[in-house]
Amino acid sequence: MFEVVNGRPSGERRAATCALCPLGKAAGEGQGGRCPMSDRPRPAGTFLYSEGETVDRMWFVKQGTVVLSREADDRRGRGVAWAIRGAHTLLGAEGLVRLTYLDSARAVTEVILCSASRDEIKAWIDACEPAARALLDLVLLGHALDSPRRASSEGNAVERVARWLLEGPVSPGVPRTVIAELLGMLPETLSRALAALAASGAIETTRRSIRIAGVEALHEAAGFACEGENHD
Amino acid sequence: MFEVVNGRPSGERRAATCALCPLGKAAGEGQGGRCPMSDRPRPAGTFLYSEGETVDRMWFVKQGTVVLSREADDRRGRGVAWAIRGAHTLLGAEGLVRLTYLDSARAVTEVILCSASRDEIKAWIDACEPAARALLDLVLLGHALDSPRRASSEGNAVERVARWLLEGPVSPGVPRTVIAELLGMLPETLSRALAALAASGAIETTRRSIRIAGVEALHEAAGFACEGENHD
DNA sequence: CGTCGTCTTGATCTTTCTCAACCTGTGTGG
DNA sequence: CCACACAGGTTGAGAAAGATCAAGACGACG
Repeated sequence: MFEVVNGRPSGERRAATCALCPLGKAAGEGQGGRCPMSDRPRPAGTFLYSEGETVDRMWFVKQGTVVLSREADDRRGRGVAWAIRGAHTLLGAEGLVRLTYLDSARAVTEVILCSASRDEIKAWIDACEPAARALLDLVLLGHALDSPRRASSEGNAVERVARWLLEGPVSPGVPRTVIAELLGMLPETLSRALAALAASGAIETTRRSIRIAGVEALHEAAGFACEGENHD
Repeated sequence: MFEVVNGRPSGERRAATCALCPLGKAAGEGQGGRCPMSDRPRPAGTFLYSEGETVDRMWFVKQGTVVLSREADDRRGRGVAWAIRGAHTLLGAEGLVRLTYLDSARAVTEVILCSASRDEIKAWIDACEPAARALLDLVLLGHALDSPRRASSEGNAVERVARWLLEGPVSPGVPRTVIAELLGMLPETLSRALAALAASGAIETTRRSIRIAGVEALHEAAGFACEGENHD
């Protein structure tokens, strides 16, 4: 009935003009204005940018699909895809509130992209009312703090909990049930994982608090730095 | 070493003024301007808004923690928490590009919130350059399309795949490996789940395409509408 | 036409979900 | 001030699900 996934891009309209892009239109393209972005086709598999790199450009996807992946700590390179961006979406917007990219972006189909330098885009924003700027910052920061829910295919419960604890401090007073949901596991499983971490000396827990007792041990429990430790 | 989770909010500075809030500052609070938001303390457990409701207000979290949950289709009520918002974050920003809330927001600790009507906030944005407005729209729309990665505690692989397929069409040409990552499972598991769905007549698959053959069957496989079907 | 990457299928084993009982701190009312 | 009930958290034993390892099939591409 409905074509949902795959198939081929219907109608190879490569001539996607700037007038089709909201940013191009907004910049007044076709009416004397000029969009600072420029088209670029890319083959599937292209890495647009990598997590942690300094933001220099931002992209607008005109055609194709890009996936975002993030790897909390070490083993840079291939993280696990956690978000997908299709046509008519913007990539790298975190550059407006941060210096470095939060995710790695990889084209998974052939794509047509526009890109513009961070500074050019930022100039648009800086010309705005302070209130609007503050609002945009808040929106971006809110999403920047999001971390992808880890799935069971990314290590066992103990590893996932350890990684989550290493990601940074979390607001006090949040019930265990909620933490378990955020980690994609049941409260029982979280409880067992915390017990295991406590037994290994990585953390100290009471019924309502979690305290990191040994960053070393926690790193080890997370599976970081100890898998490829053959050079030493 | 580090206090990470729980404990009690240190120093009960309830008198969080508008000057501390970026939006308050930006609105010129304390310098003759007036922030359209107003403080409100709320107990833990308060529902701020529910998925699908018309957006009338937006919130700024001054203190405490709020979780966002989303339930793809039916069984409204309590979805599963998938994102967390702490102090100094904005809630309900999707109202700038949509009519309804995308998530349900629930306070999980005592919170102090500012809220302002959507129209007031929107007025700030509308006063902006078209380019900046377009940019904000793109950012918000990009995140609005995100759907939380489902965890194994939210149904088995077949259910999760079925729900994901029902969430809407996905860009063509995306490899199975990527889809599996987005769904938080291994390619093997995805393959088996798709085979099961195909066997039940819900979908038709080739090696590179997925086609919904029966929305009814797919709904059933997703576990919707068939669990509570005791009234008939 | 042969090679390669991607996807599928199969058998086994670990993990975690499930269901259940129990513990513990909190708040309530006598 | 103590007994009680309650919600949230912990622990335990069993079953189901998915991860793992390995081999084979299909389609794309040179």
